Amino acid sequence: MNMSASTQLLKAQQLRITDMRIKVLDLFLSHQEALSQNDLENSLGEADRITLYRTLRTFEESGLIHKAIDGTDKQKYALCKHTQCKPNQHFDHHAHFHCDDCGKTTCVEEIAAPILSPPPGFSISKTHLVIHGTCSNCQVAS
Amino acid sequence: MNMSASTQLLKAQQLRITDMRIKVLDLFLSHQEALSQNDLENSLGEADRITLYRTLRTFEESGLIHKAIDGTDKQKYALCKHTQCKPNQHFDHHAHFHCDDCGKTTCVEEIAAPILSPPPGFSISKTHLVIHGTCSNCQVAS
DNA sequence: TATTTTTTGAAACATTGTTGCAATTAAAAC
DNA sequence: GTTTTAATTGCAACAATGTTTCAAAAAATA
Ligand SMILES: [Mn+2]
Ligand SMILES: [Mn+2]
Ligand SMILES: [Zn+2]
Ligand SMILES: [Zn+2]
Repeated sequence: MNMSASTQLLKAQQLRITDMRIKVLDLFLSHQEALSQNDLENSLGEADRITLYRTLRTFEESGLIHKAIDGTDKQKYALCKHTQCKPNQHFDHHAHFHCDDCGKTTCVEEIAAPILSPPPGFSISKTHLVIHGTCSNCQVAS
Repeated sequence: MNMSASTQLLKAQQLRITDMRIKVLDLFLSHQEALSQNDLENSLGEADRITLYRTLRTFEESGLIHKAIDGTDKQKYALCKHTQCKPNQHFDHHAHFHCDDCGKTTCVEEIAAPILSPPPGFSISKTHLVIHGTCSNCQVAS
């Protein structure tokens, strides 16, 4: 029995194998950039919006995907590349690049979010580094 | 004739002085933390939602306020403290702190967003530094 | 005060977030 | 392989937010 990559990932997180989860995970596996709920809906066709919403929440809680914060009003998600990511404990500390031109958001593994000393009285749980600009794709095209 | 601070700011940006604009600007002037559209609606009472939306857009374009990116799905705005901020050209490079506890987002002028060299083929227009954690207010309370 | 130009408010529509609940399905037990 | 159990789905329903259009109202200017 030939287990696909997505099935394996779901198994590893002890998540039930369902059509929606496989499809969504396949989409993440086959895309370089972070995907919004809308991106996914378009690719999925007639899938249920609410189920997709819950799938994303489940994946994020499981440590399969993480939010790619890019300063837009749309939530985007990308695959966690670190297998250490566990339920409600992510280890993705890389920057996210958002192209002002094409609107795509990508993980930049080479650039890490800075580690900061908190101002007095504050404590820091996580930092996000968001970069805006033009991606290499759009650079050529302009 | 006694011009209020908000009136002066509007004048300086060559914006028409209207009730909504004065009220909204007054709210920003009297609040330390970044405000969401919802925060403002609550404070304004019976104000028109659409007008508020457009007021915020106008203020941002004028350089009066800037988005306080905090990784939540809600857009928040804060007053630009740098008078250099011009229409569609902001000079706010500070970090934003988001408290996981109370949900408030504040500008951290003391911490600057890092200046990065772009990956090959990319160009950078702006970087945002988002810090999550617990604010001094919530720290004591816990 | 009259004229011009901008802003407002209402309607209308789209997108996204979120819960409750019954029907369906996956995994586990037999 | 069938039955049981437990999780997931799909739908209805609602809230919040984003966004445009257009006529009425208001602000700046003459
Ligand atoms: Mn990422
Ligand atoms: Mn700020
Ligand atoms: Zn691009
Ligand atoms: Zn707090």
